[in-house]
Amino acid sequence: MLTLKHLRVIEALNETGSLTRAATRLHLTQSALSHQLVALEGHYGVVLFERSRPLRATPAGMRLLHLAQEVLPKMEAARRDLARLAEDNQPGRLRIAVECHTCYDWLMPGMDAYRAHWPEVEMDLVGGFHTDPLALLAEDRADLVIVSEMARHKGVSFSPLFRYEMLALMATGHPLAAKAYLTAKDFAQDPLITYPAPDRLLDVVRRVLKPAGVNPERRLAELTIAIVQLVASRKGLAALPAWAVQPFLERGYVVARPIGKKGLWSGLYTAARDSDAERTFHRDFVDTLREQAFMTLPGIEPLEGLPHAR
Amino acid sequence: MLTLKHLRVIEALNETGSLTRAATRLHLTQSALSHQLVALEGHYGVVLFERSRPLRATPAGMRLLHLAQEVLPKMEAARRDLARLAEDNQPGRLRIAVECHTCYDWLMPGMDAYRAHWPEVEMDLVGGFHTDPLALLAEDRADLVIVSEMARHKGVSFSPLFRYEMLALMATGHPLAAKAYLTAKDFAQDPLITYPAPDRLLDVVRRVLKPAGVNPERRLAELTIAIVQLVASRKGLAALPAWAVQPFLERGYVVARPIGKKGLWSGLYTAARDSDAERTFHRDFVDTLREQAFMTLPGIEPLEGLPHAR
DNA sequence: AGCATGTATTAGTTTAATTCATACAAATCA
DNA sequence: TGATTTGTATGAATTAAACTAATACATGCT
Repeated sequence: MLTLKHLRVIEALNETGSLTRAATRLHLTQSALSHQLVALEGHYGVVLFERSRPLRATPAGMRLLHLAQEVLPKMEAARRDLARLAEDNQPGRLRIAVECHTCYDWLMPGMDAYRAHWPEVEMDLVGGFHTDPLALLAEDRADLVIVSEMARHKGVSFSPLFRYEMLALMATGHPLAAKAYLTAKDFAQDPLITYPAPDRLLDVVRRVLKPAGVNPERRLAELTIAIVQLVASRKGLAALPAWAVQPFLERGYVVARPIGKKGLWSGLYTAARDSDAERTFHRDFVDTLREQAFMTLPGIEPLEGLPHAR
Repeated sequence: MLTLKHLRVIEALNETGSLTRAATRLHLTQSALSHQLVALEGHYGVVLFERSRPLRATPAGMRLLHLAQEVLPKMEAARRDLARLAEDNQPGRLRIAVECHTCYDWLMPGMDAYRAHWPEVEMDLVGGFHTDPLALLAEDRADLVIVSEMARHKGVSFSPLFRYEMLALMATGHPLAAKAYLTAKDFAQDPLITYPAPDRLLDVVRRVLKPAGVNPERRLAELTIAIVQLVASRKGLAALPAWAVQPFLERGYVVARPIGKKGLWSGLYTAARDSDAERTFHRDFVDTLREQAFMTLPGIEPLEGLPHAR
C-alpha cells in the first residue's frame, strides 16, 4: 500500500482540485480515482482531501503531497539516467520547427525546463514557414515539428499536446459584444487582424470563414500585443487562442467571444520520425512540453490520441 | 513502469545476492522475482544484475539501488507520519519482556533503530523470568514479549521474527568433534553448560535431552562469553544459537556441530495484546526487530507465519 | 558423471485495478 | 423553488497485471 500511483493521483488532485479533472489528466476515469482515494484513506484511517469544491488537502494529504514532490522527481531522474545508460550516452539532437506564432509562449519555458534534465541534448529552432512542415522531417532538416493536425504519414509519429479555444476579439463596446457567440457572417464587416502567416495556419480562416465564403479585409501584425492593440483601437476583429488573450481580457482592454455555438477548438501535436519518436530523450521532450503547457496556459484541455505509457 | 516494488526487489537482490533468497525474504517465489527482473530489464533495455553468483549489480542496477536507498526511507517516514496523524498523536508505550539471554544481542540495536523513527514511544524492559510470560500481557505488566512458540491464546497476537539453528559447542579436539552431528546420547557424558534459566527455555534440554531421558550434570554461566570460555576449557558442552557463537568459531576457540541430523532449529516470535498488535507503532517495532535481526545475525532464516502486508 | 544449487520460461491461476452504469449530493440557473 | 448542471460515491462486471507451479536449463562441486 501507498504506491507511486497514489502519489501521482494526489499531485493531480491537488493541482486540479477535482477528481474528474485529475482523472482526465491521468487518463483514467473519475471512478478509478474515487476508488483509489477511498481505498487509500481507508487503509490509513485518515482523510486526505476535504470533499469541497475545489478539493482541499488535509494535513495528511499535505504530508503525502510533500512526499510526492520529493519522491516523484527522483524517480523521473533515475528513469532518465537508465535511458542514458541504455542508449550508451549517444547524444541526441532536437531541431524544432514551429509554425504557430503563439506557440513560442509555452515552447520557450518548455525548452528551458527540458534543458535542465537533458543538458546533453542539442536543441535548435528551425525558423520560417514551409509549404510542407512534415517534409522537413523526411529531408532531415528538423527532428520535431509542431503541427495542428495528426495527418497520417508514413514514417512519422504524432503525439497530442493539448487542445485550446480560439476566441474572437473585439473592442469594448463593439456591437458584436452583445452576442453570446460569433458566427462566420459576423466577421464580414470588420477587417480581420492576423499574424503574417499563410491562411492554412489561421484556423478561423481555414475552418470558419473560408467554408462560409466570408472573406474580410485583412490587416497584419507580428506580435500578439500589437494585434490586441489594433483590436482595442477599433481597427478590426481578431481570433487568438484563449490562453494568449487571457491577461488582456482580465484588464478589460478588449472583449472576447466564442466562435460558433460550441466554440472553435484547435489541437496541437508534435510530429517526429518514427525512429526518433521512440527514443527516451525525444519522448521526454514532448512530455515536458505538454506538462509545461498545462502548468502555464489557462483553459487548455487534454487531447486524446495516443496511449499514455511510461 | 518502475515501481516501488521494483526498488524493494533490487534492494533485496543486492543484499541477498540471489533471486531465491531475495524471494523468500520478500515472501514471494523465485519465479515472481525472475519475471519482475526480466520485465524491468526488458523495459529499459538495460541489464541490472549480472547473473553471476552472487548476483552483482551493473551500473544501471547501482543507479536503481541508489534510488531505492533514497526513496524507500522517505516512503516509510511518510507512512509513519500518516499513522501518527491517524491516531491523533496519542503516544504509545512498549514494555518489553525478554526471556532469552542471547536476545539482547539483537534487541538492543533494534530498539536503538526504532527509537530514531518513533522517539515519542516510551520503551522499557521488563526483567526477570516469569512462569507464564503471556500472563504479563493479560496483567498489563508488559506490552510485548518475545517467546519461542506461537501458542494460540485468546486476545494475544503473535508475529514471527526468525528461525535459527542451535549448535552444540565443544572444545577443539573433543572426541565428539569427529561426528558430523550430535545426538541426545552424546550429551550424556559431559556436563552441560547453560544460562541460569528454567529448562523450558533451554531448547536442547526441552526438545532433545528430556525426550531422550538424558540428564547430564549442569553448570551455569551468565554470559555467552563465559559459557564459551568454559567449553574451551574442557569443562563441558553447551548449546547456543549459531549466530551467537559465529565469532568464536571463526577464531577457532571452540568447535560447533549440529544437533540431530537436520539440526535443531528454534523460532522466535513476538506476542502482544490484539488491541496493541494492530497499532502502527507496534507493528513497526516488530518489523524493525525482524529487519535488524536479518541485517546483523548470520545464518538466520525467515519464518513463515503471518501474512506480510503493509 | 551425478548431484546440488540457482535461474528462466510457459501456462494457468489468482488477485488487483479499472470501467460501466448508476445513484447521490451540492451548487447554479431560471 | 424546482430543474439542471456538475461533481463524487458505489456495486457489479470486465480487464489487466501479478504471481505460482511445474519444469527445463545452466553452472559449479565432489
